[in-house]
Amino acid sequence: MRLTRLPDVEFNVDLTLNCGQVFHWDRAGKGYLGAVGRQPVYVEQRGRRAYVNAEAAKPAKSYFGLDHSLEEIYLSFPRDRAMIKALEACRGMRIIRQPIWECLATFITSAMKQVAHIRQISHTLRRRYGERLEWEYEIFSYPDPHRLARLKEEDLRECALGFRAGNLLKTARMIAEGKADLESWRNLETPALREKLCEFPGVGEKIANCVLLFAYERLEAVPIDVWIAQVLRVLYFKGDETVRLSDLTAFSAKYFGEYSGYAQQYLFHHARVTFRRSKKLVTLADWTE
DNA sequence: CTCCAGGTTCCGG
DNA sequence: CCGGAACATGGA
Repeated sequence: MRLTRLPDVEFNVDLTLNCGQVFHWDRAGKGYLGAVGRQPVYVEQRGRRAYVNAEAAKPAKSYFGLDHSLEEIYLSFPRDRAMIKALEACRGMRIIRQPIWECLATFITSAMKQVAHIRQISHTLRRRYGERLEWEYEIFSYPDPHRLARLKEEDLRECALGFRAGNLLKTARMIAEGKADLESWRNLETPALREKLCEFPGVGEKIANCVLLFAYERLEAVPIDVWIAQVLRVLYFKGDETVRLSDLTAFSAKYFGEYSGYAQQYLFHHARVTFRRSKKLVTLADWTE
């Protein structure tokens, strides 16, 4: 396979593909195999630089968000002790631009699931209902809405989706029937776009924010899940469990600023790798010692 | 065996 | 508006 070097910008492939924003990349040799839309991709890090198969260079550059200025983003981060630690640990991690449907569908299947399960569901859906892409390796595209819309709920239940099956199916049908058009929403203001996304069954604030951040490139969107809620309460609210989600949302927007989504993702991933075992160990001291 | 996972929705107070 | 419970499944 002929590899091409990606632009000379700060980029950590491992962090970017393993921080819980995307779930279909598999380790292969020294790199990862996956797809950007219907383009099969192999990506590998060698020292500071990253390489991809030549055909994928253009889509990969956009997908991996290599045009985001990490210098500017890092300068916007608050300078508290925890944020500095998270930045040190996650330098080079990029928020990627995922195909919208893929991102929306994947996060609908993510509700109350562990990352390993989300990966498993993504692979099963691709293999059963996606298309085998032309390549020397076996890579499948994510099934498009029209394909899923033709299925029955029980077909999706067989893919271990549980109660999420109905939500994914109804969402796929809304799109297939033209009642919703993800692409045409690209130029909406973020609040209006968030409202649109929340009209899909199984999509609330958190999942809508994931799609805003990971697909619509709204870098200020903050998905608040159980982890980041705990982290924010411990770091900035003295561990007060009674602080509500709406308070955390308001705080994040003000405190983290223009690139809140980036800041949140760095804190999220750092917390997960540091406190994998028990969230209860997340105390202010754990972060600042 | 029990517990819980990158939540959402519906229900009663 | 708010807290609680149901919703499926599988790995720890």
